[in-house]
Amino acid sequence: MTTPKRRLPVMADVAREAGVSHQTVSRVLNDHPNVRADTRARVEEAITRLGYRRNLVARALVTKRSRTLGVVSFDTTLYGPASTIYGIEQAARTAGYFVSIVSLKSIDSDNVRDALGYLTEQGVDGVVVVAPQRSAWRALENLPSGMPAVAVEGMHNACVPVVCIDQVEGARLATRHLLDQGHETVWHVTGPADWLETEGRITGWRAVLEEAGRPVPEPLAGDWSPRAGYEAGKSLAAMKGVTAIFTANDQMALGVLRALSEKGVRVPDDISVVGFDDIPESEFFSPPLTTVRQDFAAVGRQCIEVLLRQIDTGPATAERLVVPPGFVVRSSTAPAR
Amino acid sequence: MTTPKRRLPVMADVAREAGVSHQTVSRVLNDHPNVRADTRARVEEAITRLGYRRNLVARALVTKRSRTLGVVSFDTTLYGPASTIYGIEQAARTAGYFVSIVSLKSIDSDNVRDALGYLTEQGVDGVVVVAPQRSAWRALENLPSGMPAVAVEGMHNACVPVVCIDQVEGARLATRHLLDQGHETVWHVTGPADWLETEGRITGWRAVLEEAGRPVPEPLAGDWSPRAGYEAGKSLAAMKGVTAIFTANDQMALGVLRALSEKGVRVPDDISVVGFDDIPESEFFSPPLTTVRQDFAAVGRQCIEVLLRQIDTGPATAERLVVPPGFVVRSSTAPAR
DNA sequence: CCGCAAGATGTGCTCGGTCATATGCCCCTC
DNA sequence: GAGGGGCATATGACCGAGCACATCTTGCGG
Repeated sequence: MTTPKRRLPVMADVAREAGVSHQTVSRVLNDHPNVRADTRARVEEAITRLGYRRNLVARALVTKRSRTLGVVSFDTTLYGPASTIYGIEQAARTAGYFVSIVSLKSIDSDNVRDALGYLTEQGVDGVVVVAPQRSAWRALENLPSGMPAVAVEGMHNACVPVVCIDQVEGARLATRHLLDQGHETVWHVTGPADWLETEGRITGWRAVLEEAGRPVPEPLAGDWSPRAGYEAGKSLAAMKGVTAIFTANDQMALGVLRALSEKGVRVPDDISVVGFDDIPESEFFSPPLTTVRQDFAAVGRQCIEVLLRQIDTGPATAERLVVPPGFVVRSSTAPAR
Repeated sequence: MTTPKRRLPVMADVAREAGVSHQTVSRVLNDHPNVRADTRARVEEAITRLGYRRNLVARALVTKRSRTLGVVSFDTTLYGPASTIYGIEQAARTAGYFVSIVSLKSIDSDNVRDALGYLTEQGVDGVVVVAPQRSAWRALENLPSGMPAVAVEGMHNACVPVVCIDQVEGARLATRHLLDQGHETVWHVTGPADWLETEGRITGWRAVLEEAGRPVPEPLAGDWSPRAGYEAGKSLAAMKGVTAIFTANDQMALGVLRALSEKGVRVPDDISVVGFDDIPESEFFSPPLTTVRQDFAAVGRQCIEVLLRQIDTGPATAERLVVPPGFVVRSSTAPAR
């Protein structure tokens, strides 16, 4: 008959087994130098014999450090957030931290506030907020004081440090590339209103057109989905004089390509298209998509770096770390005829 | 001057503020019935006045329930895992649980074992393993005993309950659809070796062909990436007599479409193509992709359901919950000429 | 008007670690 | 050979909640 109540072994059990005090066990576990080699060996042997695992919950209670970071994100099935979170998780784990995720279906200030509240109760050592919406942003203003935090893609007048990819520059690269190809002007399919990326990309696009003294067409409103791109593409195909389109992300660019193809418009011969993100699929669109590359993994890593610095050395200045975008030329753009 | 050491308020502070004992505060927090209404009100007021938040770490220590679930997953940037995890997270949070994620770069038994170890130390109440590889599977055999667990897409002789989408049936649907269109046989581009999905899809595909007495072509090895699909597509385009291709996922199907298009092969006129997953982009491929739909969100929900049942009512029988696949006919398939 | 049960509230211990401090020991130096 | 310093180890308090149980109220029936 096996022991009926198979309670997990605790430090005291190990101590008894090794014939030492629980404090010595603790020292072994935490690599304290002042433990005699043979004692250490005896303790370690007892640990493996009993299959002991330290209880991080108890440890967290007294150290007030859970070694867990919270992540609040919007729709983690989108490529951008998913990649960023992957980067965050990898970097966090390398640094010895766990990651606890809350992904919101819909973003509003209350949701974000609630999520941050849950995470606080749970005792996370810091939070990264991947919710690049204007509305989400307001919730950051009354973070539990003293809680280290970092935001992805935040606003300038930040109360917390921000890590972001230079959206404006990315949009400039895309637009300038199209103008350089000899296009008179560039149409733009935007992301959803309220998103900071949407605003940044519009800003960069508009700036380049204005600097070049070109007409600025009315942008078409999208929502990141291929369907929105498809609808926008149908409209654009029906319009006169459209020769270049800058789409705010790759998925919508796919929709645009589809719509143009259905209307018999050839890309890039009749119309050039540029996307934003460089998702793994873009290289294999028809035609392969010229696009702005975002290094999401780098963003994730930077977030953790900034966050850990805050945790270790106190509140940081509200810095702003900008990751430069890249540009990938493929076959969806060509000189204007 | 503000208080220099602004320690967070604890239950004792609230108790003092409200003129009751800490136990009464605890009762209010846990919605115990036996608290007089005015006492409750006084406590609640004290709570808001002090901005008190309960410390879940301390609570977890004594209740031995962290209300956190662990998730071990492989590459969370892939659409399938990402969607599944999203479903898991939503369902978990609805049930009042947090989700702690470990996403592995590479899968092997040791990695999974380590991840499960970390999660155990952290005191999760249960784990869901989204690592549908044969090698990962072995690590589940020596789970810390008594740890509730559930696996996504596991093997039959399971030691833990499994939630999965019927891969074999999905592949059958795809293959039968193509045979019904009058194609003599169907070529197959597989997922990476070692993945259970890969095996299931091969099994279903082969079974239908054999049942119909058709020749079974040598499958082409892929790895889920569009590039692999592209390479396979180039090979297939160069082969004689290929009229129907079943690709093990949509991303590879995209690569196949690209390769065929480059070689001047028309889809679906010359060759029909079917994918697997129904990612949001598939509808807008050129042509829109006929594919097998997987309801990842449902898988996530089921996982949590099974897991919570285990947590609440003890170890479950090693059940196996199968979510049926769907089939979406679009424009990438047509009758054989 | 008392007794008793149910309701309301308080007391003290516990969970499993870490921290501060005490204690015993050995060795070295003057 | 006494004193002191450093090392190895032990002891007890403590983190912030919940739980079991004790105690005090209250209401109601006889």
